[in-house]
Amino acid sequence: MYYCIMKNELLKGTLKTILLNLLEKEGEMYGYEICQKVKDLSEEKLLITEGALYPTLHKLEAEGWLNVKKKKVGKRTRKYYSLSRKGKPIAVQKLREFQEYIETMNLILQPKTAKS
Amino acid sequence: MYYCIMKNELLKGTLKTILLNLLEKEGEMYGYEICQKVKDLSEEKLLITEGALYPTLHKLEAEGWLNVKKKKVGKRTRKYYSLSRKGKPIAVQKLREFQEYIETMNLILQPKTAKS
DNA sequence: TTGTTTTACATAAGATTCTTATGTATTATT
DNA sequence: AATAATACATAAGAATCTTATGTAAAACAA
Repeated sequence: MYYCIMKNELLKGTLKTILLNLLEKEGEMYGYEICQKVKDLSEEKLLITEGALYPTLHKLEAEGWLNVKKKKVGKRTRKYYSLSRKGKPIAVQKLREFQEYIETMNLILQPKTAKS
Repeated sequence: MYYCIMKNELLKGTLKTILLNLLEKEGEMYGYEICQKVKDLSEEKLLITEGALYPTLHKLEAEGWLNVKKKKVGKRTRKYYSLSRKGKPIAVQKLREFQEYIETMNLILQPKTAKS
């Protein structure tokens, strides 16, 4: 079981963006694998909790943005998720919205005198 | 009354950061003025709702991060907020956390092959 | 001068999203 | 043999926002 180490009010709203874009890059992943991948990519800084992950995957599936394929591994069943045809443009859109939000935040937060 | 035009799951978690850092730059502001300023700075892209703003200002005040000063303007009373001594390092910290979160998101989201 | 818009505060109900806690069961490691 | 890691799931609670509503003064337009 995972806990978030970034005090993450900030994760709110970005989890779907992360999941959709990760699946876009990686192709096919199962839930537990996604947790690990995010942990690795983020250098242990972002730890997605299962309580956030699984319900969100189910929602994305219900929206028709993900395809699911069950695979038996021994006696255990993994659920592999991938972007659906319908989900692909959503992944792009979510990423764009995130980038726009950062730009907007910069407009508000950046000191008037600084150039960064 | 305001509505958010950015479909803002993304505002979640960043409002306090915005308020603290805006007050740090501007010195003293009242609620309604903050809404206008954010609207202007963001080029109409981020419209803070009063239902989000006022309770959040009250929370920041309750934490001891803001000072409040009431001013009569005609028969109306404005509440001017400013960063308290205790609030100043929090503003800096929130900004740093936000920047770190963006860096972490970039680690997760950026395509392996691209350089941007 | 009368009606509408803007200014300026406030709070409550509802939706959404996350954390924390708990549960089940298999597989790997010590 | 016991513990940790893998792999799924859901429910209670906390936090944060949207939407709706309320009050009232000041400014503006018809």
